[in-house]
Amino acid sequence: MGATKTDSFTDEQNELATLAKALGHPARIAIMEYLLKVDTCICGDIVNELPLAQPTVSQHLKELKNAGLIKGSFEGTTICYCINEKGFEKIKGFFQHITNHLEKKKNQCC
Amino acid sequence: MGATKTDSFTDEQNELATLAKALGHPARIAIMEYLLKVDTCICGDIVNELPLAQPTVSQHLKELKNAGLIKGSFEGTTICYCINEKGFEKIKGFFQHITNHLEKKKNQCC
DNA sequence: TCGTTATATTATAATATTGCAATATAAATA
DNA sequence: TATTTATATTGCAATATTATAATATAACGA
Repeated sequence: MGATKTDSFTDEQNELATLAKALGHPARIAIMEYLLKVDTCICGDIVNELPLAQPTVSQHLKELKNAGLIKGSFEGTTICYCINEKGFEKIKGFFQHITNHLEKKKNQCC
Repeated sequence: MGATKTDSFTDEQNELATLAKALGHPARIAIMEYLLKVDTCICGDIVNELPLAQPTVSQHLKELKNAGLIKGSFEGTTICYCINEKGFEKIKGFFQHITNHLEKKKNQCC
């Protein structure tokens, strides 16, 4: 085998996993951090900020976009990428759920 | 090539990516959800809850443990797994940071 | 129109992940 | 001690990911 048994899990579980997986690479974390830092839609220069070749960066951007974590719109020759707020609702909710639970429980075991 | 260029990124970025990656599989999301649901240290039966063979589940548990998201302690023949609160601080902080930023900015671009 | 610039796509090699059968380990119990 | 039970490890095949060079596309300015 080798392929994830997607069909054996709920849509919700697969969706969360997809979001988390999209953040599961340092280059993609770096892209997200950069988009936050510049505090405005940036157009271009992500490639220059990363220690990776242009096609590799392009691929990482595509993955973040597919996962719904960023969005990009064309501005002539360049593309304006920024964080997609909607993409965070789901994954934020998951962490909120865990956080709430842990606080309520005060973690007495293990 | 094919290997992630870990050395080219900060420890912080690699750490966050490792945590996110650990959650980037539906089986591991399912395990986390189950650990939350049972509301107490469970001993055993994770294997029965998942549509995967025992060695596969064992491997996923190991990955979650390595990432610092769960912890396990021996209770005789069985092992008691539960969520590791500390492992969440980092990744929770990351999401909090993004959330704060987005709220401040009201997302006017793109 | 032609070259330049910004980005995406394709092809491919290297490496990592996923899943399971078979096997190992180690505590509990008969 | 032998057997059972719970979990881990190993080995391996199938598949996915990562990274790059080469190439394509498409808007802009000269």
